[in-house]
Order: sequence, then C-alpha cells, then structure tokens
Amino acid sequence: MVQKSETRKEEIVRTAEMLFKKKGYSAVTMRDIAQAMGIKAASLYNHIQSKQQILSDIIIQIGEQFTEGMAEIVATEETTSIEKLEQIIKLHVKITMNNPSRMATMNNDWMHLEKQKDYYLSLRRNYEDSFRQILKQGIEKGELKTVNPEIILFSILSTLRSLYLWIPKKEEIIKENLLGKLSQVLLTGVVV
Amino acid sequence: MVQKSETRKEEIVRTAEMLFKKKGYSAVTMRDIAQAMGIKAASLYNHIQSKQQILSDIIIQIGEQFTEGMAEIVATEETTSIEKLEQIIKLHVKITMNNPSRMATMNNDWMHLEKQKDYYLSLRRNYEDSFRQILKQGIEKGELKTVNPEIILFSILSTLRSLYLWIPKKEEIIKENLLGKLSQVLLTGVVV
DNA sequence: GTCTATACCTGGATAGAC
DNA sequence: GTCTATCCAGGTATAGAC
Repeated sequence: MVQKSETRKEEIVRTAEMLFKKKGYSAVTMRDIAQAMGIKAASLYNHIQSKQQILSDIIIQIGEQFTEGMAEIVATEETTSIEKLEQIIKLHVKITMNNPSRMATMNNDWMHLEKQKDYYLSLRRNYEDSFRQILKQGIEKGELKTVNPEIILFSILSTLRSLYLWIPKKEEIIKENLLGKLSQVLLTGVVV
Repeated sequence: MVQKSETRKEEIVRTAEMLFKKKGYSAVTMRDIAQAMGIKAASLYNHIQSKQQILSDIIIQIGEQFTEGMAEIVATEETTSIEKLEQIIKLHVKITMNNPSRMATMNNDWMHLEKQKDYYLSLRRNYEDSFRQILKQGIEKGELKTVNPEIILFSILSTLRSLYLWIPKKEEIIKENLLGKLSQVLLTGVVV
C-alpha cells in the first residue's frame, strides 16, 4: 500500500491543532499557524476556506471516530458489560494515542464551532447515551455495583477525556501496558 | 457577623468568571463583561487594572485554597492513606461546589496567565507532589494496590478536575451523598 | 503556491467630561 | 462611577502580482 504524502491542507490542520492544544482556538491566529509553517497568513487561504473550517474538520473527524467505535462495541454480541467497558477504554486510548492534539481541541474548543456545533453535540449525546445503556445493563445483570450510573459515567469519562494531557508525557508507562493498568484502576479501584 | 456586600470589583470578577467558563478567557472581551453588567467597557477600568488581572485574581485565589487544604491533609496525623484520599476528594468537591466557574477558569485558562504563570505552576506541582507522596505511602503500607502511582494520580485527579462540568447539572445526586459515592467509585471501583 | 498590500473589523486600554 | 470619544495594535480575509 502506497503511503500518500501529506497534502498542504493536512499540514495546515496538523500545525493548527498543535497550536490549538497549547493555547486554545481563540488565542491562535492565522499568522501564528502560517509562521509555524514558514509562510505568510494569506497563503493559507489557497488551501483552506477559513479558520473555522480548520476547527470543524478537526472536531468532526474525531467525533465520528468515536461514534463508529461505539457502534461496534454496542453491536458486539455475547460480551459482558465489563468487557464492553474495557473496549471503550481501549477505544479512547487508541484514538488519543493517534491524535493527542485533536483530542485536546475537541475537548476544549467544541464550543467555538459555528455551523457544526449542533451536529457535534448530537454525536456526543449519542455516545454518552450508549455508555449509559452499557452501565445500566451491567448493573441489572449484577456485573457492576449498584451505584448511580451517572457517577460512574462521569468518573470514567472524565479520566478518558483527559488522556490527551498525559499520554504524550508518559511514554514509559504506555509501553508497559497502559491499557491493562488503566482498566484495572478505573474498573476495580485502588484500595486493596 | 455582618455579610459584607459585594464590591463592584467582586461583581466584575464574578461576571467575568461565568463568561470565561462558557467561552474561555481569550474569547471573552471586556465589552462582553461590561454588557453583562449593563455598563460600558471603559467603566470597568475604574475598578480593575486589566483583563489579565481578573484572570490572575481568579486562578491564584483558587490555587492557594488547594495549597492550604492539602497542607492540612498532609499534616493530619494517625490517618490512613485511604482517609487522606477521602479528604482530598472532599476538598475538591467542596471548593468546586463553592466556585464552579473559577474552577473552570483555573483548569482551562491557566496558560494565559502572564506574570503569575510560574507561581501557579509551582502551586500545582507542589500539590501533585503531595498527592504522589500519599499514594506511595499507601502502597508501601499495603493499603493501596501495587499499581504505578502515576496512573492512580492521573485517574483520580482527572475526575476531580472535571467536577466543575458536572456539579451544576446534577443537583439531585449532590443532595444524596455525592461525596460518599464518588469516593466509593474512585477508590474501590465499579466491578462487583 | 506564495507573496505584498490592504480592507475592514474588533480587541484592550486611556483621556477627559459629567 | 459611568459615559463618549478615541488610540492603536492586531485579528480574519481578499485582491492581484509573480
């Protein structure tokens, strides 16, 4: 399979997302992006339509990856709710390792979406609803503790959504089975 | 005890932090803050020196609350590491319930601090180091599982730092013992 | 595909009247 | 304490030459 080389547009988006991660969408200027690429701001507009389009491309692409991943997890038959939770953790670790800057941008700058904000929010709502369903089934089947599912959802999802802050800094841990350890801590706790 | 009425400066900071929570520091203008108070932007400058000073006031005040709280927890004698972790969770819940918007601003906009950024980062580093020490002692004493403390730190702190997103929306849960349930989920997990 | 030049707007902040 | 008026820096984006 031939590795298609990066287009100029992809390079712009990749540069932008690194800057967005560091300072946030609103604090990054088109001049910043251009300077980081060694060109002038006006030149960017030969490849992209607007700053807003860069943001939208980043967020929607990641959002749809989560939607697809969750659909597969939900569709898997004959798995316990615990196995499904492990699959969710795996999905977050995988996507975050491949796109830490995009994850940061999605988490922190979705509110600056204009035309695509409602679409993004619908993706997120559906994702969380699927997550809730898995938790409720786990509690019903006696696989999970009888705790308010909102608290479990909040707790696990907060940790998974923050992975982007942490994965780039902890290379050693990642090599030695991050996935297994994180699943252990999130699912079975830390107390002996 | 007489309740001191809110000064104009406090009103500005309170208004600003609500807007910062919603859109982030960089996307909020002095005109936005003024409009929310029913005055003109120029009038703000009779009470504050700059937009940056508002940000700095918000973040440093919360940062120092955490520093003081952690110092008390560390100084408490004859408590297990698990009790110390419960105290940390309690500290976060308490501060977040009292200042959800300030928590959002501290978490999301600290990188826009100018002169005070290094000071804030030192507060945060010391806080995390104290947290690590508690985890290490817990593992040594056999109270906590032998898991890499960085993973535990990351997991618990991610959840606690996201509380501001969630506490204002879940009033019912808070009334029925949020603290106990959150401690249970974070410390002993969700699997039966 | 990138440049210079520029239009147009909005940002933070100040001066001075009331 | 708030206003109007204003300064000036810097923002997104376009036009047109190379």
